[in-house]
Amino acid sequence: MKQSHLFTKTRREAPKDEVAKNAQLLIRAGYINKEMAGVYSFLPLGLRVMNKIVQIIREEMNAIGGQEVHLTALQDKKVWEMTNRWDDAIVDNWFKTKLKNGSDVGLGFTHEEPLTNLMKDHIRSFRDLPRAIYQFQTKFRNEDRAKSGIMRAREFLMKDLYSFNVDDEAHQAFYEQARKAYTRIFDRLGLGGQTYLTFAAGGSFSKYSHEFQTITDAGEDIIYVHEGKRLAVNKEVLNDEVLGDLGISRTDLVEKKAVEVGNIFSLGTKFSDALGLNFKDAEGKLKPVIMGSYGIGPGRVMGTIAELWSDDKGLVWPESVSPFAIHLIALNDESGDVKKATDELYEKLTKKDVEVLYDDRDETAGTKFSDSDLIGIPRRIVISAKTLKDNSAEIKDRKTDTVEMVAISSL
RNA sequence: CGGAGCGUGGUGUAACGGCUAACAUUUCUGUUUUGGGAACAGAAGACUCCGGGUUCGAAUCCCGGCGCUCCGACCA
Repeated sequence: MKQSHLFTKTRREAPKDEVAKNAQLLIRAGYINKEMAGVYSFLPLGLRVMNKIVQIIREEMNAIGGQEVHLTALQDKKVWEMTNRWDDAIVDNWFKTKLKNGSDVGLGFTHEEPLTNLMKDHIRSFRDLPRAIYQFQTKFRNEDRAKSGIMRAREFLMKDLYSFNVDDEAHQAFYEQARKAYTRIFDRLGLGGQTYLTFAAGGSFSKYSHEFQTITDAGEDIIYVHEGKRLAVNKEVLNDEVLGDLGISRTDLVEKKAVEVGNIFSLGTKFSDALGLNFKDAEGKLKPVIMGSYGIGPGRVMGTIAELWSDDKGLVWPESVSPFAIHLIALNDESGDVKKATDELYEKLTKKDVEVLYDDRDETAGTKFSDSDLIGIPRRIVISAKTLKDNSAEIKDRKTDTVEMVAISSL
Protein backbone atom coordinates (compact mmCIF):
# COMPACT_ATOMS: atom_id res chain seq x y z
CA MET A 1 0.00 0.00 0.00
CA LYS A 2 1.25 3.44 -0.89
CA GLN A 3 1.35 5.72 2.08
CA SER A 4 0.16 8.64 -0.04
CA HIS A 5 -3.16 6.77 -0.35
CA LEU A 6 -3.47 5.94 3.33
CA PHE A 7 -6.12 8.30 4.64
CA THR A 8 -4.99 8.35 8.25
CA LYS A 9 -2.51 10.90 9.55
CA THR A 10 -0.02 10.58 12.35
CA ARG A 11 -0.04 13.18 15.05
CA ARG A 12 2.60 14.55 17.36
CA GLU A 13 0.51 14.54 20.48
CA ALA A 14 -2.11 12.24 21.87
CA PRO A 15 -5.51 13.66 22.83
CA LYS A 16 -5.40 14.69 26.46
CA ASP A 17 -8.39 12.59 27.47
CA GLU A 18 -6.50 9.42 26.62
CA VAL A 19 -4.09 8.30 29.31
CA ALA A 20 -3.47 4.63 28.53
CA LYS A 21 -0.23 4.17 26.61
CA ASN A 22 -1.73 1.65 24.18
CA ALA A 23 -4.50 4.00 23.11
CA GLN A 24 -2.20 7.04 22.98
CA LEU A 25 0.22 5.34 20.59
CA LEU A 26 -2.47 3.66 18.52
CA ILE A 27 -4.31 6.96 18.09
CA ARG A 28 -1.15 8.95 17.34
CA ALA A 29 -0.11 6.43 14.70
CA GLY A 30 -3.59 6.31 13.15
CA TYR A 31 -4.57 2.74 14.05
CA ILE A 32 -7.74 3.54 15.96
CA ASN A 33 -10.17 6.36 16.63
CA LYS A 34 -11.92 6.94 19.90
CA GLU A 35 -15.64 7.49 19.42
CA MET A 36 -16.47 7.73 23.12
CA ALA A 37 -15.27 6.24 26.36
CA GLY A 38 -14.59 2.55 25.81
CA VAL A 39 -15.69 2.62 22.15
CA TYR A 40 -13.06 2.61 19.42
CA SER A 41 -13.11 2.43 15.63
CA PHE A 42 -10.38 0.48 13.87
CA LEU A 43 -8.76 2.28 10.93
CA PRO A 44 -6.86 0.60 8.06
CA LEU A 45 -3.64 -0.04 9.99
CA GLY A 46 -5.51 -1.11 13.11
CA LEU A 47 -7.80 -3.38 11.16
CA ARG A 48 -4.81 -5.08 9.55
CA VAL A 49 -3.32 -5.83 12.96
CA MET A 50 -6.68 -7.02 14.24
CA ASN A 51 -7.07 -9.30 11.24
CA LYS A 52 -3.62 -10.78 11.80
CA ILE A 53 -4.48 -11.54 15.39
CA VAL A 54 -7.83 -13.00 14.37
CA GLN A 55 -6.23 -15.20 11.74
CA ILE A 56 -3.70 -16.67 14.18
CA ILE A 57 -6.48 -17.50 16.60
CA ARG A 58 -8.62 -18.94 13.78
CA GLU A 59 -5.84 -21.25 12.61
CA GLU A 60 -5.32 -22.61 16.11
CA MET A 61 -9.02 -23.06 16.72
CA ASN A 62 -9.41 -24.91 13.43
CA ALA A 63 -6.45 -27.08 14.36
CA ILE A 64 -8.30 -28.44 17.39
CA GLY A 65 -11.44 -29.10 15.41
CA GLY A 66 -13.22 -25.80 15.86
CA GLN A 67 -15.96 -24.90 13.37
CA GLU A 68 -16.45 -21.21 12.78
CA VAL A 69 -19.87 -19.58 12.85
CA HIS A 70 -21.20 -16.06 13.19
CA LEU A 71 -23.95 -15.67 15.75
CA THR A 72 -25.99 -12.52 16.25
CA ALA A 73 -25.28 -9.49 18.36
CA LEU A 74 -29.03 -8.98 18.91
CA GLN A 75 -30.28 -11.38 21.55
CA ASP A 76 -33.69 -12.84 22.23
CA LYS A 77 -34.71 -12.32 25.85
CA LYS A 78 -36.32 -15.79 26.04
CA VAL A 79 -33.14 -17.86 26.08
CA TRP A 80 -31.59 -15.63 28.71
CA GLU A 81 -34.60 -15.97 30.95
CA MET A 82 -34.14 -19.74 30.84
CA THR A 83 -30.78 -19.38 32.58
CA ASN A 84 -31.90 -16.46 34.73
CA ARG A 85 -29.37 -14.12 33.18
CA TRP A 86 -31.76 -11.56 31.68
CA ASP A 87 -32.44 -9.80 34.98
CA ASP A 88 -30.35 -6.65 35.49
CA ALA A 89 -30.03 -7.59 39.14
CA ILE A 90 -28.13 -10.73 38.06
CA VAL A 91 -26.21 -9.34 35.06
CA ASP A 92 -25.69 -5.62 35.48
CA ASN A 93 -23.85 -4.77 32.28
CA TRP A 94 -26.50 -5.52 29.66
CA PHE A 95 -27.20 -3.11 26.86
CA LYS A 96 -30.90 -3.58 26.21
CA THR A 97 -33.31 -2.10 23.73
CA LYS A 98 -36.74 -2.79 22.23
CA LEU A 99 -38.06 -3.74 18.83
CA LYS A 100 -40.76 -1.54 17.30
CA ASN A 101 -43.35 -4.07 18.40
CA GLY A 102 -42.23 -3.63 21.98
CA SER A 103 -40.29 -6.89 22.46
CA ASP A 104 -37.13 -6.71 24.52
CA VAL A 105 -33.81 -7.50 22.89
CA GLY A 106 -30.31 -7.40 24.31
CA LEU A 107 -26.91 -6.78 22.75
CA GLY A 108 -24.92 -9.90 23.49
CA PHE A 109 -22.22 -9.72 26.18
CA THR A 110 -21.48 -13.44 25.68
CA HIS A 111 -23.09 -16.29 23.70
CA GLU A 112 -23.51 -19.42 25.84
CA GLU A 113 -27.30 -19.21 25.80
CA PRO A 114 -28.00 -18.66 22.09
CA LEU A 115 -25.42 -21.21 20.96
CA THR A 116 -26.57 -23.88 23.43
CA ASN A 117 -30.10 -23.28 22.26
CA LEU A 118 -29.06 -23.47 18.61
CA MET A 119 -27.18 -26.74 19.15
CA LYS A 120 -30.37 -28.44 20.37
CA ASP A 121 -31.35 -28.84 16.73
CA HIS A 122 -28.03 -30.44 15.85
CA ILE A 123 -27.01 -32.61 18.80
CA ARG A 124 -29.37 -35.53 19.37
CA SER A 125 -27.10 -38.52 19.72
CA PHE A 126 -23.68 -39.43 21.10
CA ARG A 127 -22.81 -39.77 17.40
CA ASP A 128 -23.19 -35.97 17.09
CA LEU A 129 -20.44 -35.39 19.65
CA PRO A 130 -17.88 -34.02 20.24
CA ARG A 131 -18.35 -30.54 18.79
CA ALA A 132 -16.39 -27.32 19.13
CA ILE A 133 -18.02 -24.17 17.74
CA TYR A 134 -16.49 -20.74 17.70
CA GLN A 135 -16.95 -17.24 16.38
CA PHE A 136 -15.46 -13.77 16.31
CA GLN A 137 -18.19 -11.48 17.47
CA THR A 138 -18.62 -7.96 18.76
CA LYS A 139 -19.60 -8.10 22.42
CA PHE A 140 -21.33 -5.29 24.24
CA ARG A 141 -20.78 -4.74 27.94
CA ASN A 142 -22.15 -1.73 29.74
CA GLU A 143 -19.13 -1.32 32.00
CA ASP A 144 -19.47 1.08 34.91
CA ARG A 145 -16.13 2.44 33.99
CA ALA A 146 -14.28 1.90 30.72
CA LYS A 147 -10.54 2.28 31.09
CA SER A 148 -7.11 1.35 29.85
CA GLY A 149 -7.80 2.32 26.24
CA ILE A 150 -8.81 -0.64 24.11
CA MET A 151 -8.04 -3.06 26.93
CA ARG A 152 -11.38 -2.62 28.64
CA ALA A 153 -13.96 -1.39 26.18
CA ARG A 154 -17.74 -1.33 26.11
CA GLU A 155 -17.84 -2.71 22.58
CA PHE A 156 -15.11 -5.15 21.59
CA LEU A 157 -14.35 -8.13 19.40
CA MET A 158 -14.15 -11.50 21.10
CA LYS A 159 -13.34 -15.00 19.97
CA ASP A 160 -15.53 -17.36 21.91
CA LEU A 161 -15.43 -21.10 21.47
CA TYR A 162 -17.82 -23.53 23.12
CA SER A 163 -17.14 -27.23 23.44
CA PHE A 164 -19.73 -30.01 23.61
CA ASN A 165 -18.76 -33.45 24.91
CA VAL A 166 -20.41 -36.69 26.02
CA ASP A 167 -18.83 -36.87 29.45
CA ASP A 168 -16.37 -35.25 31.77
CA GLU A 169 -13.44 -37.33 30.59
CA ALA A 170 -13.94 -36.30 26.98
CA HIS A 171 -14.43 -32.74 28.09
CA GLN A 172 -11.17 -32.75 30.06
CA ALA A 173 -9.27 -34.11 27.06
CA PHE A 174 -10.59 -31.32 24.86
CA TYR A 175 -9.97 -28.75 27.57
CA GLU A 176 -6.32 -29.78 27.64
CA GLN A 177 -6.11 -29.44 23.85
CA ALA A 178 -7.60 -25.97 24.08
CA ARG A 179 -5.11 -25.02 26.77
CA LYS A 180 -2.25 -26.04 24.51
CA ALA A 181 -3.78 -24.17 21.57
CA TYR A 182 -3.97 -21.05 23.71
CA THR A 183 -0.31 -21.36 24.63
CA ARG A 184 0.55 -21.61 20.93
CA ILE A 185 -1.61 -18.58 20.16
CA PHE A 186 0.12 -16.34 22.69
CA ASP A 187 3.52 -17.56 21.56
CA ARG A 188 2.65 -16.69 17.98
CA LEU A 189 1.30 -13.30 19.02
CA GLY A 190 4.62 -12.40 20.59
CA LEU A 191 3.26 -12.51 24.12
CA GLY A 192 4.54 -15.97 25.09
CA GLY A 193 7.36 -14.82 27.31
CA GLN A 194 5.14 -12.62 29.46
CA THR A 195 2.00 -14.77 29.51
CA TYR A 196 1.26 -17.25 32.28
CA LEU A 197 -1.32 -19.96 32.68
CA THR A 198 -3.11 -18.69 35.75
CA PHE A 199 -5.34 -20.63 38.11
CA ALA A 200 -8.57 -18.80 38.89
CA ALA A 201 -11.98 -19.47 40.41
CA GLY A 202 -13.71 -22.38 38.71
CA GLY A 203 -17.38 -22.02 39.53
CA SER A 204 -19.66 -24.91 40.37
CA PHE A 205 -18.47 -27.50 37.84
CA SER A 206 -14.72 -27.48 38.23
CA LYS A 207 -12.32 -26.51 40.91
CA TYR A 208 -10.42 -24.05 38.75
CA SER A 209 -10.73 -22.12 35.56
CA HIS A 210 -7.64 -21.03 33.71
CA GLU A 211 -6.76 -17.52 32.69
CA PHE A 212 -3.96 -16.48 30.42
CA GLN A 213 -2.44 -13.45 32.10
CA THR A 214 0.17 -11.22 30.47
CA ILE A 215 2.45 -9.31 32.80
CA THR A 216 2.11 -5.54 32.30
CA ASP A 217 1.62 -2.58 34.59
CA ALA A 218 -1.34 -1.64 32.43
CA GLY A 219 -3.14 -4.72 33.70
CA GLU A 220 -5.91 -4.71 36.27
CA ASP A 221 -5.38 -8.11 37.84
CA ILE A 222 -2.96 -9.16 40.54
CA ILE A 223 -1.42 -12.57 40.03
CA TYR A 224 1.25 -14.57 41.82
CA VAL A 225 3.81 -15.98 39.42
CA HIS A 226 5.80 -19.19 39.87
CA GLU A 227 8.61 -18.67 37.37
CA GLY A 228 10.02 -22.21 37.68
CA LYS A 229 6.72 -23.85 36.70
CA ARG A 230 5.68 -21.05 34.33
CA LEU A 231 2.31 -20.74 36.05
CA ALA A 232 0.51 -18.28 38.25
CA VAL A 233 -2.32 -18.02 40.72
CA ASN A 234 -4.90 -15.26 40.61
CA LYS A 235 -5.02 -13.27 43.83
CA GLU A 236 -8.75 -14.16 44.12
CA VAL A 237 -7.97 -17.80 44.84
CA LEU A 238 -4.57 -17.61 46.53
CA ASN A 239 -4.83 -19.88 49.57
CA ASP A 240 -3.17 -22.90 51.15
CA GLU A 241 -5.44 -25.36 49.38
CA VAL A 242 -4.50 -24.03 45.95
CA LEU A 243 -0.82 -24.00 46.81
CA GLY A 244 -1.16 -27.62 47.92
CA ASP A 245 -2.98 -28.64 44.74
CA LEU A 246 -0.25 -27.08 42.63
CA GLY A 247 2.56 -28.36 44.79
CA ILE A 248 4.11 -24.94 45.19
CA SER A 249 5.05 -22.81 48.15
CA ARG A 250 4.02 -19.23 48.78
CA THR A 251 7.64 -18.12 49.10
CA ASP A 252 8.33 -19.02 45.46
CA LEU A 253 5.61 -16.70 44.21
CA VAL A 254 6.11 -13.15 43.00
CA GLU A 255 3.25 -10.66 42.88
CA LYS A 256 2.70 -9.07 39.45
CA LYS A 257 0.15 -6.85 37.70
CA ALA A 258 -1.26 -8.55 34.65
CA VAL A 259 -3.99 -8.38 32.05
CA GLU A 260 -6.29 -11.31 31.33
CA VAL A 261 -5.87 -11.92 27.60
CA GLY A 262 -7.66 -15.25 27.51
CA ASN A 263 -9.71 -17.50 29.68
CA ILE A 264 -10.93 -21.07 29.51
CA PHE A 265 -13.40 -22.76 31.82
CA SER A 266 -15.57 -25.77 32.25
CA LEU A 267 -19.30 -25.13 32.20
CA GLY A 268 -20.41 -28.66 33.09
CA THR A 269 -24.14 -29.03 32.51
CA LYS A 270 -25.11 -25.56 33.66
CA PHE A 271 -26.32 -24.43 30.24
CA SER A 272 -27.32 -27.78 28.82
CA ASP A 273 -29.57 -28.40 31.85
CA ALA A 274 -31.13 -24.95 31.77
CA LEU A 275 -31.80 -24.99 28.03
CA GLY A 276 -32.38 -28.72 27.60
CA LEU A 277 -29.39 -29.69 25.44
CA ASN A 278 -29.40 -33.48 25.84
CA PHE A 279 -28.30 -36.47 23.78
CA LYS A 280 -29.04 -40.20 23.66
CA ASP A 281 -26.07 -42.36 24.63
CA ALA A 282 -25.31 -45.81 23.18
CA GLU A 283 -27.83 -47.39 25.55
CA GLY A 284 -30.53 -44.94 24.53
CA LYS A 285 -30.32 -43.05 27.79
CA LEU A 286 -30.86 -39.28 27.73
CA LYS A 287 -27.90 -37.30 29.11
CA PRO A 288 -26.96 -33.63 29.32
CA VAL A 289 -24.08 -32.42 27.14
CA ILE A 290 -20.92 -31.39 29.00
CA MET A 291 -19.80 -27.94 27.92
CA GLY A 292 -16.78 -25.68 28.12
CA SER A 293 -16.14 -22.08 27.14
CA TYR A 294 -12.95 -20.52 25.77
CA GLY A 295 -12.46 -16.80 25.16
CA ILE A 296 -9.85 -14.43 23.78
CA GLY A 297 -10.31 -10.71 23.08
CA PRO A 298 -8.32 -9.75 19.96
CA GLY A 299 -8.70 -6.04 20.76
CA ARG A 300 -7.41 -6.51 24.25
CA VAL A 301 -4.55 -8.59 22.82
CA MET A 302 -3.74 -5.72 20.45
CA GLY A 303 -3.70 -3.25 23.33
CA THR A 304 -1.52 -5.56 25.38
CA ILE A 305 0.97 -5.94 22.54
CA ALA A 306 1.04 -2.15 22.15
CA GLU A 307 1.74 -1.75 25.86
CA LEU A 308 4.45 -4.37 25.85
CA TRP A 309 6.11 -3.74 22.50
CA SER A 310 6.64 -0.01 22.24
CA ASP A 311 9.27 2.56 23.13
CA ASP A 312 9.46 6.33 23.42
CA LYS A 313 9.36 6.67 19.63
CA GLY A 314 6.31 4.56 19.03
CA LEU A 315 5.04 1.04 18.44
CA VAL A 316 7.24 -1.99 17.73
CA TRP A 317 5.04 -4.77 16.35
CA PRO A 318 6.02 -8.44 16.45
CA GLU A 319 6.31 -9.66 12.85
CA SER A 320 3.31 -11.96 13.23
CA VAL A 321 0.83 -9.13 13.78
CA SER A 322 2.49 -6.15 12.11
CA PRO A 323 0.12 -4.40 9.66
CA PHE A 324 2.84 -4.74 6.99
CA ALA A 325 5.99 -6.84 6.79
CA ILE A 326 8.08 -4.00 5.42
CA HIS A 327 8.04 -0.23 5.57
CA LEU A 328 9.66 0.90 2.35
CA ILE A 329 10.90 4.46 2.36
CA ALA A 330 12.17 6.49 -0.57
CA LEU A 331 14.05 9.62 0.44
CA ASN A 332 13.56 12.53 -1.91
CA ASP A 333 16.20 13.38 -4.47
CA GLU A 334 16.14 15.84 -7.34
CA SER A 335 16.99 13.47 -10.14
CA GLY A 336 14.00 11.21 -9.54
CA ASP A 337 16.22 8.12 -9.73
CA VAL A 338 15.48 7.15 -6.13
CA LYS A 339 11.75 7.39 -6.70
CA LYS A 340 12.05 5.27 -9.83
CA ALA A 341 14.18 2.59 -8.18
CA THR A 342 11.91 2.44 -5.14
CA ASP A 343 8.76 2.27 -7.27
CA GLU A 344 10.27 -0.72 -9.05
CA LEU A 345 11.18 -2.44 -5.79
CA TYR A 346 7.69 -1.82 -4.47
CA GLU A 347 6.16 -3.44 -7.55
CA LYS A 348 8.53 -6.37 -7.30
CA LEU A 349 7.86 -7.04 -3.62
CA THR A 350 4.13 -6.60 -4.04
CA LYS A 351 4.15 -9.15 -6.88
CA LYS A 352 5.88 -11.57 -4.52
CA ASP A 353 2.99 -11.03 -2.08
CA VAL A 354 5.19 -9.27 0.44
CA GLU A 355 3.07 -6.84 2.42
CA VAL A 356 4.69 -3.46 1.94
CA LEU A 357 3.77 -0.02 3.16
CA TYR A 358 5.55 2.32 0.74
CA ASP A 359 6.22 5.86 1.91
CA ASP A 360 6.09 7.60 -1.46
CA ARG A 361 5.10 10.95 0.00
CA ASP A 362 6.90 14.19 -0.71
CA GLU A 363 8.03 14.66 2.88
CA THR A 364 11.41 15.30 4.45
CA ALA A 365 13.52 12.41 5.68
CA GLY A 366 12.90 13.38 9.30
CA THR A 367 9.14 13.26 8.90
CA LYS A 368 9.27 9.87 7.18
CA PHE A 369 11.55 8.36 9.81
CA SER A 370 9.50 9.72 12.69
CA ASP A 371 6.27 8.44 11.18
CA SER A 372 7.88 5.09 10.50
CA ASP A 373 9.10 4.77 14.08
CA LEU A 374 5.64 5.64 15.35
CA ILE A 375 3.83 3.18 13.07
CA GLY A 376 6.23 0.48 14.20
CA ILE A 377 6.60 -1.93 11.28
CA PRO A 378 9.51 -4.18 12.36
CA ARG A 379 11.59 -3.95 9.16
CA ARG A 380 12.36 -0.75 7.29
CA ILE A 381 13.96 -0.51 3.88
CA VAL A 382 15.38 2.90 2.96
CA ILE A 383 16.56 3.90 -0.48
CA SER A 384 18.25 7.28 -1.00
CA ALA A 385 20.62 8.91 -3.46
CA LYS A 386 23.43 7.77 -1.19
CA THR A 387 22.48 4.07 -1.18
CA LEU A 388 21.51 4.10 -4.83
CA LYS A 389 25.07 4.98 -5.82
CA ASP A 390 26.10 1.37 -5.25
CA ASN A 391 22.64 -0.05 -6.02
CA SER A 392 22.00 -0.89 -2.42
CA ALA A 393 19.31 -0.31 0.18
CA GLU A 394 19.43 0.00 3.91
CA ILE A 395 17.51 -2.46 6.04
CA LYS A 396 16.82 -1.32 9.56
CA ASP A 397 15.38 -3.36 12.39
CA ARG A 398 12.88 -1.26 14.35
CA LYS A 399 13.46 -3.12 17.58
CA THR A 400 17.22 -3.43 17.71
CA ASP A 401 18.01 -0.38 15.59
CA THR A 402 20.59 -2.40 13.67
CA VAL A 403 21.28 -1.49 10.07
CA GLU A 404 22.36 -3.69 7.21
CA MET A 405 23.19 -2.70 3.64
CA VAL A 406 22.04 -5.04 0.88
CA ALA A 407 21.95 -4.99 -2.88
CA ILE A 408 18.57 -3.88 -4.20
CA SER A 409 18.61 -6.73 -6.69
CA SER A 410 18.75 -9.25 -3.84
CA LEU A 411 15.45 -8.07 -2.35
C1' C B 1 -21.82 3.12 41.94
C1' G B 2 -18.59 6.23 45.90
C1' G B 3 -14.47 10.05 45.72
C1' A B 4 -11.42 13.81 42.96
C1' G B 5 -10.29 16.77 38.75
C1' C B 6 -11.11 18.80 33.86
C1' G B 7 -14.11 20.78 29.24
C1' U B 8 -10.87 27.10 24.78
C1' G B 9 -9.48 26.41 16.42
C1' G B 10 -8.41 19.30 13.99
C1' U B 11 -4.45 18.44 18.13
C1' G B 12 -1.62 20.34 22.61
C1' U B 13 -1.59 24.63 25.61
C1' A B 14 -2.23 30.25 27.22
C1' A B 15 -5.28 34.40 28.58
C1' C B 16 -6.12 39.21 36.47
C1' G B 17 -13.98 39.60 35.69
C1' G B 18 -12.03 44.35 30.93
C1' C B 19 -8.79 45.84 23.72
C1' U B 20 -10.09 42.08 17.74
C1' A B 21 -9.46 35.09 22.65
C1' A B 22 -2.82 34.31 22.22
C1' C B 23 1.12 30.53 21.07
C1' A B 24 2.69 25.89 18.99
C1' U B 25 1.28 22.14 15.94
C1' U B 26 -1.99 21.12 11.70
C1' U B 27 -3.84 22.50 6.72
C1' C B 28 -3.24 25.61 2.21
C1' U B 29 0.12 29.12 -1.29
C1' G B 30 4.94 30.45 -2.69
C1' U B 31 10.37 30.44 -2.20
C1' U B 32 14.18 27.53 -0.41
C1' U B 33 15.76 22.76 1.35
C1' U B 34 16.47 17.11 1.12
C1' G B 35 19.48 11.01 6.09
C1' G B 36 15.94 12.23 11.92
C1' G B 37 9.29 15.60 12.88
C1' A B 38 13.87 21.74 8.11
C1' A B 39 13.74 27.56 7.14
C1' C B 40 11.27 32.05 5.55
C1' A B 41 6.83 34.71 3.90
C1' G B 42 1.61 34.79 3.48
C1' A B 43 -3.18 32.54 4.49
C1' A B 44 -7.06 29.24 6.69
C1' G B 45 -9.18 27.37 11.09
C1' A B 46 -13.14 29.13 17.70
C1' C B 47 -20.73 31.27 18.91
C1' U B 48 -14.35 29.32 24.67
C1' C B 49 -19.31 21.78 25.68
C1' C B 50 -24.88 23.00 26.32
C1' G B 51 -28.74 25.84 29.10
C1' G B 52 -29.71 29.37 32.75
C1' G B 53 -27.95 33.19 36.31
C1' U B 54 -24.71 37.32 38.64
C1' U B 55 -22.37 41.83 36.36
C1' C B 56 -21.83 47.99 32.85
C1' G B 57 -18.84 43.78 31.11
C1' A B 58 -18.04 36.35 31.67
C1' A B 59 -13.45 31.67 28.58
C1' U B 60 -12.93 33.40 33.74
C1' C B 61 -17.84 33.77 39.14
C1' C B 62 -22.67 30.80 40.54
C1' C B 63 -26.54 26.80 39.42
C1' G B 64 -28.15 22.70 36.33
C1' G B 65 -27.15 19.31 32.40
C1' C B 66 -23.91 16.60 29.14
C1' G B 67 -19.05 14.75 28.22
C1' C B 68 -14.02 13.27 29.52
C1' U B 69 -10.02 11.59 32.86
C1' C B 70 -8.03 9.66 37.37
C1' C B 71 -8.52 6.72 42.32
C1' G B 72 -11.67 2.98 44.36
C1' A B 73 -15.86 -0.74 43.98
C1' C B 74 -17.54 -3.96 40.04
C1' C B 75 -15.93 -6.91 35.81
C1' A B 76 -20.37 -14.16 35.12
